[in-house]
Amino acid sequence: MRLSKQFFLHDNVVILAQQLLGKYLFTNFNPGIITGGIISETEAYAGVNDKASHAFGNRRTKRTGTMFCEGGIAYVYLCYGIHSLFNIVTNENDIPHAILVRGVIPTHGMDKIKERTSYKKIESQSLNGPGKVAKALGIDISHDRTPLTGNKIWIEDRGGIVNKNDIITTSRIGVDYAGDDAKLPYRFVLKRFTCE
DNA sequence: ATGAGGATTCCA
DNA sequence: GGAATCCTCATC
Repeated sequence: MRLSKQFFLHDNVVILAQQLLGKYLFTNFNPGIITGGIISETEAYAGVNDKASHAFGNRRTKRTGTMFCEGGIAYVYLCYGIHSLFNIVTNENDIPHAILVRGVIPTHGMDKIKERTSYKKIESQSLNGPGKVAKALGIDISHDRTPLTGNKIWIEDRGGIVNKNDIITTSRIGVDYAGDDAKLPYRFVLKRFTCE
């Protein structure tokens, strides 16, 4: 079943980041061709007081403005001039929470995924790294602010159970500039996933 | 108008 | 370990 808008309005982005593990992320940009997989790695970015967040210090710009929107849309931006990074905006309007999707285990549209990535093989059967996830699913910065409750990008709960013991918690990647906040345990990795 | 730097990835 | 590569944002 698709996650409804209500899911994304929850006020605790750290809990949401954990709850997204095991959910299915789908895209349908080329009519009839659905690509997607199981979310296996996420990072929470906790708003204006989180030094690692683009929205730290209530910084509202054309780019970061997306995060200040009501939850349930995509925040996509270009990193290092090359990679599109896909985030999920959460919480209510004016509270810039977002969750970076860093890993997906592809389950749907493998042919299309291979075509987009041109990777010889998908490492360990998974897309590990936010740049790879976006590339494989066909997401780029033109999809910034795309609703996650529509027919282009959406997330489904397919009934999989995620055991707390199967979630590895670490500090976030690539945010050394964030001082103390770089140490926050806001990265979650799914170790194991059991269907049904 | 300009320049610095980035929530990364791949290959040598 | 280094290059690729371009958009965003702060500052001039």
